[in-house]
Amino acid sequence: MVFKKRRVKLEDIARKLNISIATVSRALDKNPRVKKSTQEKVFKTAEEMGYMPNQIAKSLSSGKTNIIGVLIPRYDEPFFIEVCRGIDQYARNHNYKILISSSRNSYQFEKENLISFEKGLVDGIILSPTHETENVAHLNDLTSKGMPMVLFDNIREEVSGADHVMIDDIKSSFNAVEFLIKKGRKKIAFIGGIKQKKVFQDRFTGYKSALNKYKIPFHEELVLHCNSLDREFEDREILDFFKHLTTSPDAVFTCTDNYGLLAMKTLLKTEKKIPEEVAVIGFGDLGLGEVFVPTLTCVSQPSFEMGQKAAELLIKQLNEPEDILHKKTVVKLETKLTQREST
Amino acid sequence: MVFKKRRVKLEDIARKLNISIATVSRALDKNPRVKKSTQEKVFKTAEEMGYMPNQIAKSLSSGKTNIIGVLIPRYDEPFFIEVCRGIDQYARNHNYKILISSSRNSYQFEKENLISFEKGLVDGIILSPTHETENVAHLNDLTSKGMPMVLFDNIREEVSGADHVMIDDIKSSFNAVEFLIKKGRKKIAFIGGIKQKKVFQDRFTGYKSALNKYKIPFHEELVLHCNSLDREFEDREILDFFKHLTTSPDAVFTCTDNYGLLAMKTLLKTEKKIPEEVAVIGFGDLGLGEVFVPTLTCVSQPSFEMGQKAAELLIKQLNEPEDILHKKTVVKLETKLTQREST
DNA sequence: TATAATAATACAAACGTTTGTATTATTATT
DNA sequence: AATAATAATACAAACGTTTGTATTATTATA
Repeated sequence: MVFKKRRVKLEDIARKLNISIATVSRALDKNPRVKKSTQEKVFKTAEEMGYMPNQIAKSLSSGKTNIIGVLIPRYDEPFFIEVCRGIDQYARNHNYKILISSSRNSYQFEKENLISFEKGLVDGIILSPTHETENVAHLNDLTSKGMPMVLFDNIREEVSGADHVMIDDIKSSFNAVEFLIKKGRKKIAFIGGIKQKKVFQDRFTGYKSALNKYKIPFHEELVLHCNSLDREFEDREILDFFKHLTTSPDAVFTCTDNYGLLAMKTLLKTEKKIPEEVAVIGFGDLGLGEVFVPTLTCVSQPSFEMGQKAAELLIKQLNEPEDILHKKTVVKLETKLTQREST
Repeated sequence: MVFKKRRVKLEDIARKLNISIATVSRALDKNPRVKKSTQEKVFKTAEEMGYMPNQIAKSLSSGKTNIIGVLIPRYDEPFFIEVCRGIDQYARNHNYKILISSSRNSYQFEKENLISFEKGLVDGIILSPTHETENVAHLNDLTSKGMPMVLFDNIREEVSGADHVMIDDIKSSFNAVEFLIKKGRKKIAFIGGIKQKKVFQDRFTGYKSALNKYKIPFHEELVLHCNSLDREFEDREILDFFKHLTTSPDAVFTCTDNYGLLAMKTLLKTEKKIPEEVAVIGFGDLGLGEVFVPTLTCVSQPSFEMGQKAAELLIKQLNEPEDILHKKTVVKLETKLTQREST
């Protein structure tokens, strides 16, 4: 066959059966306004002719696309992928698809992506703002135009029209550090991420407040805020950090799994025994921790559930009547400490 | 503001300026049929009124959505994510967005996803069929209906209307095994994946033909085809495999990075020295290899480029005239062996 | 058997664009 | 100043659905 087939449409079925398009449409919807025998004829003919509804036309007519836009800062971060899986699962079960875009850690790209979402392709948006995002006017604008939105991970409290899904970062990191302290560790290093991200700020706060509670002096020297966005440079930052330490820590608390692994790797190179001499705890628990020897104790973050919850909140918004103002919901999910060989 | 704003449309601009919708539409397109001064008025008013074009209406009218559907077997496989990144990058630069779905390794879900793509939401499809996919009629059906399609990874040669992007798995694994042989290794174990996937079959073929070329006897005992789809069970399979070996291998060639790591982990537990006693090579090279101690030598697969190439081929198809039959293109990308500490 | 009630279907507008053709306004040509 | 050429714009159909209202066909009621 050389020519591409013209798609079969309702009109074709209608013409073939000598009935109106409206009746065909309603028949396929099993609308009781059309009688059983007609419905059956329509279904049979639609099948025979290979009818496939046109989603675009449906969307235009109904004003709904049943697509959720998801905007993450990067693809190559298992955490975000895991959240997307959670979103996808919940969305799929509720007849929504997801359209994932990456802002590539850029405020500019974030805005561009949101504009493209705004063009009516998506019914609502789930996003994790980039660390570059200082001004959140573009988000507030969008919600005030009536675009349902849910923020997760790097949430911004100033965004008033969107729901928030997060974990209690302060508490989680407090617990992890407290755990180390209770194991008798006193010189606990902290390796965090980009300072502009609220999650990393909070994890740092939790670290400090645990030290504080147990009257353990805080040493600026034991703290590293990784600023690299690129995997390659993280390596080097962490290597340098340990190389320049004047006192050797007896524990390291890191804000991601990957930092935890890199820390262990560096420590092992300097012949440190893990966990005897140095205990290490990572954050996230997305599979990496179990691969390494020794396995890495982690704060287990419910990433998948985070996605599910975000999708749930968004779909709830989508079902709210259009004429009422949305009331912001904030959901905090629980983390737990998964103990492995590194502690 | 309590009520959601009604979206501004071309008609609103037209009414405000007392001109026709068509002129507004053309003005915004910078169509020379409308004079400069009118164009400027229209742009200004559109800006003032906060006009945002409706993508759905555009799509219905133009018959194009500028969306590429991507169907992968699973999200939690860095290889697929990396391919998606490649697709996304190329697509974005050519004014396409991507809609990613997962078939969750199920033939049934694969079909369902394709049906949903067929409903007109996407202009073309890039997919990696699941290992469960025996009958490819659904793929041939779709291409013969005129849906542009590109297959990657687990390609199926029977699909005649789609382009293929792949690596030379036979050659790549042959080279890796030959490398081990040239290093003097004689008892080389093979750890492959699901037997139904062509990539794994080919990598096994390459392994055997390297042994054959160098007259090294093939031992069934040294071969494992991992059948687990779940990360947790892979662990166990590989553990069992090594436990039950009667002769100890002096090298292991594995078909994924993860198998390579698991193999190393298991070997280290039995006090084997890597690479002195056992050399290990993985396949893929998606970051994991560099984290572990020792670092893992890998066949580096150009995943990102694979995605780019797939997107390039698809977009080329999309630009072909509708009335000619597409001629199948097959692209084979080069791999290279990245040497690290494990060999 | 005429009329009312209801079932079944048809008609037509709407969703927001694009685009071919028709029309009107402007400028150039004589 | 009348006409031709062209520039600028308006009109209307099309994309494939959905859905409110109008119409016709069927059955029930008297």
